[in-house]
Amino acid sequence: MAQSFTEENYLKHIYKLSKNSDKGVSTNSLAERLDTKASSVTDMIKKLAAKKLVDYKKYQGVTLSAKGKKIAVDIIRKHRLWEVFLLEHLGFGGNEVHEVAEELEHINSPELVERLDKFLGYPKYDPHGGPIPDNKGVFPAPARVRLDELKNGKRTKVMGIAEHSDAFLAHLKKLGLELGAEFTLNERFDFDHSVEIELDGKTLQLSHDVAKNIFVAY
Amino acid sequence: MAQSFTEENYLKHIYKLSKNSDKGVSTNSLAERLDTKASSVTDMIKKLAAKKLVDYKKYQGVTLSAKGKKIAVDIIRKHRLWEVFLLEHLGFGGNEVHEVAEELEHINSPELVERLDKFLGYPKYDPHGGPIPDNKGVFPAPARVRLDELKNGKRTKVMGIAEHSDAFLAHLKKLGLELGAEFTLNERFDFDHSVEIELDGKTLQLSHDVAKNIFVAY
DNA sequence: ATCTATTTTTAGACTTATCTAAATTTTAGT
DNA sequence: ACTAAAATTTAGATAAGTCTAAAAATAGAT
Repeated sequence: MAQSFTEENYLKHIYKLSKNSDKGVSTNSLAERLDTKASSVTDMIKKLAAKKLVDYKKYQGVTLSAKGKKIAVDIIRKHRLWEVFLLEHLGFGGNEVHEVAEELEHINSPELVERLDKFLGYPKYDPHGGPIPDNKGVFPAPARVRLDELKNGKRTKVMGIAEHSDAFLAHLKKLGLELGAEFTLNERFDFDHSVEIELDGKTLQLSHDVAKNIFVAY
Repeated sequence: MAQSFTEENYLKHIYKLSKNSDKGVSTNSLAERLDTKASSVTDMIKKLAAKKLVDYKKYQGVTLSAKGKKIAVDIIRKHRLWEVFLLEHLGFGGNEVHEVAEELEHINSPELVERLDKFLGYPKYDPHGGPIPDNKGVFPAPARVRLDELKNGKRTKVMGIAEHSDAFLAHLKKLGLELGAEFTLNERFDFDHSVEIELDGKTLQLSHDVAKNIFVAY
């Protein structure tokens, strides 16, 4: 049973939003993400429920079924593989790739995806540090952790980020904390969960909002 | 003004069908190509006419406007560039690429197309011998000609084909007349426009139906 | 426990692209 | 030129995805 472009986008965003909490995903949060109206979301959710791609009880939010999750993860796989291609092989710059990958992720050809994966050398992470699930939907075991969860005194390296807003990217760039940057975690402060790091001889204080959005090697 | 997937397909097929004759493209021929009904074609043509992408007079067939032709040629450009990528870089076999390229050709990103073109080394012909228009919509000057139009006695090489049916491809394969095959044109026969060629020491007679669908170097 | 504000759903309508069936126009044969 | 056949268009209907406005359910504050 083939999914439409639109259905795939709903499934993808339900998947992503369900990572934030363990409750069902709310109609309004989906509407905001998908830039549409709550009433449209309700309609579509009913359709997805009829196809057994989501579990849904009125007013209780929506969760993915096993089938729905499989499709969502496959979309993410395709998105990230295309991002690797665009950035590493076509020479796209960091922020231009996202919307192109949003289109490419809906190309429906398992053969194409397998060949692309092979061509790229079976990458485990995309250039933003996002993990790429394999063709069974299994994510790579993360050799990485949130910076606010690392042990004091560790030497480490930026592996990825959890937040991709322009503002955050610009902030990291300014700090010199780009992908691959190496530094030492001096100390984590319990009272506000901020951290102090040492990078290229400079000592920096990072708020919890920054630290929790940076993935580092451990 | 962005075109839908469907509109782009109509424009592409109007373009291709209009190569066959210099009359307007008939509703029925489009319906057959697009695997839809004549009434649906009429409806869509009206929509395209309202957008000034085609010229249309009731019962008189349809032709592309300059704007419509530009879009159609760009779709062909994208299709053929993707085919080069799929065949030369991802290792797809000859006949598997077409339907994937049918999807990829509708990805809408001029930046992507330019970078892909560069990545591929600005190819002038796709692996089937189809000419690839540049980003202004200009096709490469053909260093090739239909086999039934070549001078007698010329040594030449298969550069492409005009007909892509499975039957024709199988026939060519059987004859040993695949892409790149070299041979000599012994003689063209006026009475039925058939030709005699010499290929790998064997002498072959080709009907006009075969000869006119083979492009060769000249 | 109740009232109010927020969230969610329903009802009815619109657009795009399609279909079937019927009506119209063109084409071809005589 | 006339008429039958073929091609094309029109009319009315359907499905997908969306919208607005109104109704219903839930959650939060006191």
